[in-house]
Amino acid sequence: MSSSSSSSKICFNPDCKEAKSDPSRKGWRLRVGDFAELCDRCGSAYEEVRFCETFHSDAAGWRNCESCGKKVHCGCIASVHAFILLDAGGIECMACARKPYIAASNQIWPPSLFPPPPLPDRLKDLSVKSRNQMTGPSSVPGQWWQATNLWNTAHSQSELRPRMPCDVDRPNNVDKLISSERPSPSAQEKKVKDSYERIPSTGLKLAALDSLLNGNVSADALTAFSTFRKEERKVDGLPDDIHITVDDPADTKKRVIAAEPGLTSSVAGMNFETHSSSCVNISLSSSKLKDEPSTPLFGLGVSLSSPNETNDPAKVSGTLSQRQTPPPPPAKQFFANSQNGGDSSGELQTHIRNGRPRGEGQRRTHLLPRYWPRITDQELQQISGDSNSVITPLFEKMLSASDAGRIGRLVLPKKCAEAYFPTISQPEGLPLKVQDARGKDWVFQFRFWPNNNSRMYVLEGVTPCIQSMQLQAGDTVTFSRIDPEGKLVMGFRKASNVPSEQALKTGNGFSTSGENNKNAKPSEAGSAFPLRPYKGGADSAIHSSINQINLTDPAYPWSKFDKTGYIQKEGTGAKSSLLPSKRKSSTLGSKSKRLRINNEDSMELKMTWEQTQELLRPPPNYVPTIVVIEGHEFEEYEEAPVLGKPTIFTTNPAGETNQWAQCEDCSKWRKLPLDALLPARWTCSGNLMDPKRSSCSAAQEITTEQLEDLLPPTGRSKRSKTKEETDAVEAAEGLDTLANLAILGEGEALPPSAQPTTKHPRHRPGCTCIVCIQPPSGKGPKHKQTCTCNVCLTVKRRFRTLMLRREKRQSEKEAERKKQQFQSTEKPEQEDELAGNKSNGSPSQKTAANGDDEDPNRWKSSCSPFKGRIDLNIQPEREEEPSPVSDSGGMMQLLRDATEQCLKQQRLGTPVGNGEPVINQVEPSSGTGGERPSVGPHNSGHPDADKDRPVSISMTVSASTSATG
DNA sequence: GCTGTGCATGGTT
DNA sequence: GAACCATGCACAG
Repeated sequence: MSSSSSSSKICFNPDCKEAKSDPSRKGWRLRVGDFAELCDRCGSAYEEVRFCETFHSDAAGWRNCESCGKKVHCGCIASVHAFILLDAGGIECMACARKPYIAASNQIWPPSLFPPPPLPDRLKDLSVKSRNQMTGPSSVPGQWWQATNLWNTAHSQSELRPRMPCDVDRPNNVDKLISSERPSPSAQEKKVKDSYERIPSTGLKLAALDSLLNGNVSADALTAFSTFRKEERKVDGLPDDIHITVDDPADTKKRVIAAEPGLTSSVAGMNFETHSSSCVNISLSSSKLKDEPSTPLFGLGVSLSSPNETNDPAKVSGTLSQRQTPPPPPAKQFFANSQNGGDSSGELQTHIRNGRPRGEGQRRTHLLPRYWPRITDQELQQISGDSNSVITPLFEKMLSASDAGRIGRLVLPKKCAEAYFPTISQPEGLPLKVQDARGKDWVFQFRFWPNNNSRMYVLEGVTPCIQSMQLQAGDTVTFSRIDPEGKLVMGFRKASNVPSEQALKTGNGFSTSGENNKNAKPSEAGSAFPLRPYKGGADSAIHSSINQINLTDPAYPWSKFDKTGYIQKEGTGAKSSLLPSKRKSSTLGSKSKRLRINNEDSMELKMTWEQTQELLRPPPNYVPTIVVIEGHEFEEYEEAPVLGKPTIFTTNPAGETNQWAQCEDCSKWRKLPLDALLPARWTCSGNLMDPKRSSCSAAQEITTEQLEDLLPPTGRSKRSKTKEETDAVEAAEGLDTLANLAILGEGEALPPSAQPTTKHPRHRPGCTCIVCIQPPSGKGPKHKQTCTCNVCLTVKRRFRTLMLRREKRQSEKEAERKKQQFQSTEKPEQEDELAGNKSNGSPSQKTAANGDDEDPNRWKSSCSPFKGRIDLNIQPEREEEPSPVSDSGGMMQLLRDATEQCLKQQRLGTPVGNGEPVINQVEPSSGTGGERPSVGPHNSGHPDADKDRPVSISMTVSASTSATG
């Protein structure tokens, strides 16, 4: 055996310039088969297992022996014999390894996580056996166990060469692997499966595996393993530094498998193609010969799956060397290999590796590709920090809205849960300690509930963690296991941080995107590298959503936005009960509170987008950032906007525009600067602009009649007659409703409870919210502002028609009102009495009044800005019937809200002005003063920009106002 | 009225 | 067509 180092007189250790001894001292085995020839000093250091300590103590890859704590270098070829990798992760120095085996070392899940599951006897036996074999006195360089050692070590040898995998799995995994038990494979999985079945040496493969299953290290198995390892390296262009010698492949008893570098494997008659061998990726682990599909060559280290195929918590931790050089993550590796390999074998390998990179990989094969961990080096580094911890990526999941929502339940992919999380037999599950990327421990409840004939696994209580990581829907959480602690680690990847292709290339030298696309369906690829469905982070997400959310839709009441900016679509309780559900319609029946309430028109928050925007106030002291989304400008605030006090804008004959706000206490109207943005509650004391009128005792600047006259026509409202009519008209408010109308047909009144869409049960046809407009799986066009489809055209046309009609009606009413005002000389008391008589004398009106307001007469008598005979004659209830001359929701809303305001004032005993009628201001629905999502069109909060549109103080709270007013 | 829980539904894969 | 899973929703507290 010629030694490559023998030709030199110098010690083979590059850090040593000494002349090698004579005879030279043999060190580690070289890849060419020789041994490194060292000088006395280096040779001595090597023999004393202090070579690494002596020559590269500063190098990376040092680990502590799990047994004695001794530092052991795991990162160079000189140290490959100095330690063994433990099943449960971590390493053990040879001194400890030679000690009697302690089965407990196989424990994967530390007590801190779960009770240590019992190791199957068979596995224990095998483990002990294999360990004993390994640690036998005959351990010398060249022992078969060192194959594992070396390979495992190779994982840590990133500075020397690409990490070598060591795929270990349980024998019964082999059963599953070979059997047809494999579940319906994905596209990739199918390839793998097909490839398995193409294995030419199936017989040998099976024999080898069978031998392994029987606990014997058969020649076949080892040969297959040997060959595979060799072939694998070749394919992957790796140094041929692992060789396994099988003296006689036919002799199952006499082979010597040597992981010694330089011992060339010679396997006669065994022509394993790499792809074929992939599935026979048998490695000799410290616990047992395991079969396992190949680990990515650049990938993860040893791991042992549980004897329980599906969800045995005894799954043994794999190891992944901490990467000194940016190694590709499994997924990258997967794709990288596919790219590099260029052939089916390479692709197969990568599939396998990605699918079953480790012990977990066997089960991972069953995972959808979208759950395959695509953890990047940075993420690994983020998780592992500076420690020597070994990270084993398990799976990842893109957070859904539900996951990221306030419910705090993270739905776990079933197979992932069963594969990587402990077995739970009770729905209550187990508390699961998970460490986040910052090292903070969280305890989640890992549980399930029955779902059909299956289970649905969830992690409960994740909200704090998710919020702490500032994750939202579209972001991805990754689950990894950190060894040797065996901790579960939850990393994350912000959707906005999806690494670019270039970045990925930079990170591992390979591009993932291409293969990602190649191997994953579009949706899967999208899942793997999701684009946040909302542009520009949380705030802009809200912006975008708001822009498209139809705020007439109660599915997005204000309360759906929590302080963190999440869209809380998971409406529960009363709010969520506001709408019928088509989904549940078949089962709800009379039980459906949601349906019943809706049908009774009891409460529904209906606001148009513009109306809502009127109420939005930028958060104080924040300068917005203007973003343009689909042609719309939005103000982005880092803080959520607040719901401000509605105001009205008037234009006097001179063309001067003023803003008016009503004091919460005295209900007097005060003139404000045009750009004044008021908080939800505003009183005269806040009238800083006009100190004379900064007190409720100060008189109103102008009479309410005058103010009324200054109002634009659309700024006036009327009362609805009945709730049904009200809703019918109010339903016509807004583009959303118009869209509904357009869909339903011209002239067809939208029922108060339009049929929800099947796509989004709480939304209705025409709903333009981000959910409803999003076609499934990214298919289909979206309706843009410039869309000219029939629906959009109809919507626009009807909107124009409605507005014209409204203005016309308003003009007519305006004339009538002025006429009536001119004739009005009666006192409020008389009006009240008359109004009561009138009302009493008109059953229909009485009914209407009672139905819509608890006491409309009071409104008429004391609150109406149109006093005297106005109330008696104009019969606003009638006018609000959806007739050609009636007004629609906005007007009605003004009156309704005015009613509420008046009643409020009456309850408080507050005189209404100085006997002057007032225009009552809308009171935002109760509890609306809190934070609001930071959303708003560019013109929101800028009155000037809205002068030409209706005074949107008509926040429509149809039935709630009626019910409570 | 709100929140949490458990389950059901139905769209997607 | 089956399984998965996102999310709706009833109900209890």
